[in-house]
Amino acid sequence: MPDPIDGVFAALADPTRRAILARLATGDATAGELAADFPISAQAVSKHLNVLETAGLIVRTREAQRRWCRIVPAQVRSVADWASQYERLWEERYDALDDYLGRLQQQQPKPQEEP
Amino acid sequence: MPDPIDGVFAALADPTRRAILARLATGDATAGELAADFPISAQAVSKHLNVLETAGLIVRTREAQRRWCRIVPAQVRSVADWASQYERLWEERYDALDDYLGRLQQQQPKPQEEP
DNA sequence: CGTATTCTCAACCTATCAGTTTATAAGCCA
DNA sequence: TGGCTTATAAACTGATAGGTTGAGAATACG
Repeated sequence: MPDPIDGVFAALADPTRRAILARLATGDATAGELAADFPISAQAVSKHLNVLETAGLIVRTREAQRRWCRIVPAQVRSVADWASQYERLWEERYDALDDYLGRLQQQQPKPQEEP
Repeated sequence: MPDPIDGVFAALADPTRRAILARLATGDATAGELAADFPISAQAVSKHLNVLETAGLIVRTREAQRRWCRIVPAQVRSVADWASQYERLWEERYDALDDYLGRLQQQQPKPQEEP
């Protein structure tokens, strides 16, 4: 039973799919409208839509020959929810610590102290 | 010039790598310590660490034979930042709208009205 | 009916990925 | 020095991803 977030992150790893999502955030669109925005074939876009739908990031409905695509806010939110697990890491004094460690990257192997 | 967020999402698509990150969120660890937590070879874990490092999600430093791994909060935060672009979608009345549309998924193809 | 429009399915190609096993590098210690 | 520990590199394998082309399904319209 694979974690559904696997598919969400995998879907978002492709820039075309993120662009499709960004477009859908401004309103529903048909597969054809979306395909027109990209320099790849309509079939390739259709496959991207399949990936997004399987990940739960969009839903598709039929209207005559057209397929309307709609973003699923709840699933986009699951990414924010995942990231929020780590929120404490970049809050408060962690900002400064992170900057410091970033600069010292390849030296000073001393492990970090626990908060 | 690929968007660096590509690599971040791709790295997070693997459950082993997310587990490694979760472990590192509790404190630094060596490659060996991390490898002990998973039912795959140490070499496979090392490759996962390469992916995480290339994505900028961790940094590695040397100490004698050991390699310490440390999470990079700023890069984890980039995921939260990406998701926050869509925050308005799941706020306020959008929650209710989303639920409604979810239930009606395969019918009523009428496109959504713009907010 | 026949045709045009819209979209997906199927087959194929190449590249990349996650894992393995084998071999090697780097540093401690006796 | 030689051996032990820790970790990576390299080469291989099977599976999956993203793209293509070609064909076909579904629906509107003349």
